Amino acid sequence: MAKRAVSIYDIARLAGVSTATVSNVLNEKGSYSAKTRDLVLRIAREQGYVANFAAKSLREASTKTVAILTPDVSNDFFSTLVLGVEGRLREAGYSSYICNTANDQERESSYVLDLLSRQVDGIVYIGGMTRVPIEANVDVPVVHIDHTGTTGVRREVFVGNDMPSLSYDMTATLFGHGCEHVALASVSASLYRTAEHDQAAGYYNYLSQHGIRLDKNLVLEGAHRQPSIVEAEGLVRGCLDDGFEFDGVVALGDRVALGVVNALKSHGIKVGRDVRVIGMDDSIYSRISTPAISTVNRHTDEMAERGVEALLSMLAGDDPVDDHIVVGYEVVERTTTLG
Amino acid sequence: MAKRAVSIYDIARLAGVSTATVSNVLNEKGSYSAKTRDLVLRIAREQGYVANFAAKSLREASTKTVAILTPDVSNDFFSTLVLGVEGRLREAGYSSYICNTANDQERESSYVLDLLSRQVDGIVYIGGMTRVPIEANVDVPVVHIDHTGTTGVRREVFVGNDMPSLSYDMTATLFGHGCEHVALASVSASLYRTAEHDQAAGYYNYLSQHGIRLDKNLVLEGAHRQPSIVEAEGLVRGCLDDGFEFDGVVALGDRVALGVVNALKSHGIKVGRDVRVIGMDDSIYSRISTPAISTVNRHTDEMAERGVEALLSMLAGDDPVDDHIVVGYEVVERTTTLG
DNA sequence: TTGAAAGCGATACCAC
DNA sequence: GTGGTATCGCTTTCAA
Repeated sequence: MAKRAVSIYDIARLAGVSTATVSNVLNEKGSYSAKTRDLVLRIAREQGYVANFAAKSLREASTKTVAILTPDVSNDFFSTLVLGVEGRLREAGYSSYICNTANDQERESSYVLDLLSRQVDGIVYIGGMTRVPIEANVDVPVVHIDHTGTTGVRREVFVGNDMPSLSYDMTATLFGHGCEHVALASVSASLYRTAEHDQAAGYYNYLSQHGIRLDKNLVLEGAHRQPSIVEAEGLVRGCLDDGFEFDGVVALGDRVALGVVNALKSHGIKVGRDVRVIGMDDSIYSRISTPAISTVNRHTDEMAERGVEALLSMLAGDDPVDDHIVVGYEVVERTTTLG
Repeated sequence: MAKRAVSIYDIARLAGVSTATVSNVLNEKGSYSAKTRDLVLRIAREQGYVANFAAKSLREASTKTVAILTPDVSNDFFSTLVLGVEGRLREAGYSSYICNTANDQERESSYVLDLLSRQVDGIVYIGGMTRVPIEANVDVPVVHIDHTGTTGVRREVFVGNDMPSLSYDMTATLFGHGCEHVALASVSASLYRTAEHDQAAGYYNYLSQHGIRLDKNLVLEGAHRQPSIVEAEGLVRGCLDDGFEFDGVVALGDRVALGVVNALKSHGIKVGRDVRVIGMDDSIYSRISTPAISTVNRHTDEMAERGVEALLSMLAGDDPVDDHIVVGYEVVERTTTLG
């Protein structure tokens, strides 16, 4: 901004009125004559006036802006959530900062500091996990959507599925189709493991409740060092090369499932018959795959809606009524389990 | 922000120094004793002080922030560019607002107004097109990366591939493999058509230069009303159902190519042998497909680098030296052309 | 080394 | 209906 922009003072001077009047007209507040209104608006337009947001939010101590932090905007599951949240907030008059943390803690905490400094009115975490507590002396409301880990602020709400139950149902689906040796594939499960949000828990629970021995060779866990699809493909390849046998795979994520399917296909295994696979997310990855991947629809729309609802209520000053919102889900069967 | 946050005044009072000194310490400017520094920093930390960005940028008339506008963050090709640009800007001390315009003009112009009001120091358009000129009385530098359309600001730079040449080479690749009836598939080509950035031009040019008659039935153009993959699949299905024959498809985009491949497969056509397909972007979509899709690597990294370079130079106050930066590309052949 | 005070642009109270 | 002015939090100049 080389040239100093046109300010409310310039408009006031040119219109021969006070800044108070200009402000009133521009914000449709207070009272003014139709004549002054037209004059002020005309001049503002002529001069290409743009309000100075910094001045406004300094004065009002509010930015009408919310930060959305997500580990990976390019993951369809997350970006669907992000856009759902962003759109709803926009309808409510809030702008959003979309922040891609890339699962990098340092990056994330520098982001948060920056955001607080920018006076965001609220924070929404979508997906992934966060170990970084918010230590600044502020009272921002925080909403977590499909996100593990707390920030320690006074008002925070968690929105998500009952993950242990969800993965239990995934596992049950495979055994229900007659599978006997079901593997678990994940690229990050161990990182996110907490009591409530343990994506792997349902798999273990199902096995133990049905007296099925856990075969550690069939627990394939990556460390999230490569794109999930690639990493998952490698895990399954390795498992096959080592000669371990299985007829079903519970994949914690659609991208993981896609990698699994690709690995199986390249080994000449008939997916959906020889080996059944189920993913999780009902994102684009499961839909575009051939064969189409069975998965779990996690009701992202409802997550976005409930999350925004909770945030707006906190932004209005209320304390959360329900700080653990559980959203439903449903298994969507496609070719990789139906054959 | 219910509670008023801790300000520099509070720190000054508690430390028994002036706000000027506190400011100096916090910004490592001016001079102060080691004792004062430690005292101020300690109190700031104890109080959970966070600088008020609004006040700072109001005073400094700069936000050190750039806006990145893109039609679809969830498209791997765009998000790769977005993250490339964002990362480089971050290294240079700039934050980014990532804005998803969803190819919606109204949304986009409201975004731009909001961004200007927020005093962004610069704007980067990535992908898609823009018909909306920037009319406000500001002097923001603008960079367009793989983006059609200008904003009319004083300083703007265009970065991208030579699209007519690129699509020419795509077409040539298919004919080089012996194809005789090559179709063109696109979900948005007509929207973006301009002299320099015409993705379809190379296809037409190749045909006319080689005396090949253009078959209008083989020009499949969608209108971007559904996700590209789905729309492209529908276009090809329709063409096949109508009985039109072809043995090659130039797909303007990897997502389009993926839809094409899926449609062909579901019609029992052997992709890579009966019909060859080439996409464009070298994004995740071409890599995860089976068969793997031939495509064009468009050097996104270089685009991001050159774009940021140009923007930084303009932000430093310079006028652009070269306002049309052309980046190279290369055809990447995979199974859908090699068989 | 430290501090007093002006000023960035917009808002809103209160007086006229 | 309109205007004067204090104020938001921070930086910066100039003086002490």
